[in-house]
Amino acid sequence: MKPTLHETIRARRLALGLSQVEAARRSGIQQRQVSVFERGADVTLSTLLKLAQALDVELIPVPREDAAKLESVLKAKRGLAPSSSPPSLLERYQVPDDEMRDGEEPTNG
Amino acid sequence: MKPTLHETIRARRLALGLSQVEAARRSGIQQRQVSVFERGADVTLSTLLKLAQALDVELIPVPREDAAKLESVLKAKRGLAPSSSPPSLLERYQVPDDEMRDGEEPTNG
DNA sequence: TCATTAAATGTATTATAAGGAATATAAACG
DNA sequence: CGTTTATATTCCTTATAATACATTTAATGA
Repeated sequence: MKPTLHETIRARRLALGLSQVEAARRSGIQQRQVSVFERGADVTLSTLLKLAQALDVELIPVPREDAAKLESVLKAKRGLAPSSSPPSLLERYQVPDDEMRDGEEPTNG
Repeated sequence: MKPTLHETIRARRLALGLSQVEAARRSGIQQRQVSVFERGADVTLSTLLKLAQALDVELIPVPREDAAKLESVLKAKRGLAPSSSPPSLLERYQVPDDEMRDGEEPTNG
């Protein structure tokens, strides 16, 4: 199914390796707004545009009859960036050149 | 220069031959909101999405590095429909299936 | 001129997004 | 365990978007 706007924005933020705090700082909105928007709350267009700009995302209005074609172009591009497994916090925000862990093991303790 | 979101939306509404009242009716928002948005006022995302949906417009979030490519695709499509001269009110909102425009017949109706 | 239609604006009220700052929750890791 | 980091949430206040009309402005054409 097609991802919602806020899902895409969140994915973009994570792809850039930014925390909500950092995204908020760059866009000039509150971290709270980043959080609630990403969870689906309503925000003003100005707030959304500030956030989008901070994430280098454009909001392109496309007539429905053209949307399919553009989506296919985008999908091809997305295919180049495989991000299937959700990375851990440190994987997101740090670049560990020591070792990479794939697979989650809830071995707390 | 790149048109703003509200300019594009307005152009789309006119291209569909819809009045603000009709666009408002279809989207469930007020005519006033259509007007103020098209003039650049801030609106909530939900309001924008309702209006966009009524106009069969999708809002596609695109990473800036991909935007140029998509814009060129869109530009090619737009080139097919050159509507440079602003039509009159009747041209917009009526469909002259009859050729009564040429004949100056003072017909009562 | 007058009537009609579309669009812009006025006003009062209500709803809610945003600001500001703090705290709570949760995950990851030593 | 405790610490750290990111995210979600709480409280209160303020700003403003949305509603529900009504009215004005402007263009168009009979």
